[in-house]
Amino acid sequence: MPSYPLHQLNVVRLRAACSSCSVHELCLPAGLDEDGLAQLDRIVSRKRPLKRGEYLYRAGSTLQSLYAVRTGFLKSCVLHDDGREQVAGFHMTGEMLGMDAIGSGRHICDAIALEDSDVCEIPYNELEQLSRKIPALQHHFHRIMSREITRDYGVMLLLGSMRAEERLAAFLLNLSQRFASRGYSPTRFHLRMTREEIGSYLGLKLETISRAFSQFQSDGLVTVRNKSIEIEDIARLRALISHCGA
Amino acid sequence: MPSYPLHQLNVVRLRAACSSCSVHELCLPAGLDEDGLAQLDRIVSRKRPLKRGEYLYRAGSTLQSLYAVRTGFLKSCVLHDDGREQVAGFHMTGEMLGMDAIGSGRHICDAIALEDSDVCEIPYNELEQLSRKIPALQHHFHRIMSREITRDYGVMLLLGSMRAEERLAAFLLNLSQRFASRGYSPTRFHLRMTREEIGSYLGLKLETISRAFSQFQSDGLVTVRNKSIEIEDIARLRALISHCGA
DNA sequence: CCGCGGCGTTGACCTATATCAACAACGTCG
DNA sequence: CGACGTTGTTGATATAGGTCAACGCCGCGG
Repeated sequence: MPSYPLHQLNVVRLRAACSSCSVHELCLPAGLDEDGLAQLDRIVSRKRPLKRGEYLYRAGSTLQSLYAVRTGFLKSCVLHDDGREQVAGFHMTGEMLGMDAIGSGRHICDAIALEDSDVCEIPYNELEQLSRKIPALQHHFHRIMSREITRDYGVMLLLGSMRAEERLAAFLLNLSQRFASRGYSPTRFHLRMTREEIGSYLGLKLETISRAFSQFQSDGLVTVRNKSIEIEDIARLRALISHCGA
Repeated sequence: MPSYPLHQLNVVRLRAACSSCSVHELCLPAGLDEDGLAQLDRIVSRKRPLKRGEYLYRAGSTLQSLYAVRTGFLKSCVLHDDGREQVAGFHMTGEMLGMDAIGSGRHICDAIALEDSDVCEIPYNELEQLSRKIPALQHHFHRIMSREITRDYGVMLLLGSMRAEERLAAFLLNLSQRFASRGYSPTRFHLRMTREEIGSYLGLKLETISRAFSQFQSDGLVTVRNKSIEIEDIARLRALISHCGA
């Protein structure tokens, strides 16, 4: 690799990590010109890589930065007073974390690496400053926050009105689509999370997840072997979701 | 009332509507100085009052503006492909709606008045422009979006891991707190929505809501008479939520 | 005044999912 | 290599909440 100064290196890597940003529009740099990229790059830094199981931040800690996943896979966990906890989301390459903390200045959930991961760190104050100077950045940041809201609405719908198999189907299709938009196979992928974590996210118990997987397998919808998933009939998987309620 | 020019009138009314903004920090003008207020006021307009049942916007319509409730009560409904719909939130005085539409440029839910309501309209493009000039406005707007995200996480936790009575208790306590922060009684209030709408929001059927209310009543937690609620034992209502899971 | 439609309550019954329990597969570490 | 802890599967049973149905209340329009 040619010897760029560090900040340019960051941009190059960001772009690599977000190579399909123009498609899924999750990463901040999307739509910035050269100059904007350089300015953003000046405030972005790379964080020490996280080992599987390590925390990126904890509920209650003060907001310093937002984070973008460069490589790896993370989860966010909301904690309830009485000790219950629930997975609120899974985060893959190019996705941003930490926006829940802007409202109160403190993170309201834990962010934990599900595999060795690499994230970039964007100091929040500097992002606000910079986005005042670069309308495209400002707009894109708003879009990212808004998309988090629409995603949440989708999860609420799922939790509030879908049955177990529909939820799991929706979950698999969502992963499939996110992998696809990053250039990976939409039909064969590896789950980074346990059945329990899937269950927590979907408002179900791990046994229910396990049974639903078995059911899908015997229906010929997917092939499941531990954490590797192969979607065999994506159309029927989709049909599972839409038909059921009506 | 003295004869202000219209835009000043708007600000005066906004402030009145948001008189406790410094507490609940939902309304946009919070924290702005005189000059900022005047500038914000220039882009804010008053929308024709909505009759009960009227739409503020519909899913699929393009984003023009965000809205702040001046008086009244609204709900947001997410729509699922197959016709299922779910209430995603209730909005009262001082709260903002429409931020779900920023990501895609289109609203993803219907917003419907549950009683005659009055909203102000904030053209989104102008808000972006203005918030580049007024850091306090920018920051506050980010906080508002972030708070929507944290609210959603709370609902996800509720839908994913609470039992019926816990959900209803959490709902009542949430309403109580929101009324209180607006200067109304935290213990006596009027529900603007039907049992079915509460159920939809909480991922339960209307019969379950009805039964839970009856149960609360016979336990001496609340007095329910149609849509008027009186909370008799707020401490036990709170205890209901935290103890159950552990 | 009466009848009708929307809303709410209550009961009886049903079912999806939780719970409990046993065991199998896998990875890790001695 | 073997033992152990973690994760996943499967079965039997329990239960919270859904479904269906009847009925009461209330406001509205004729």
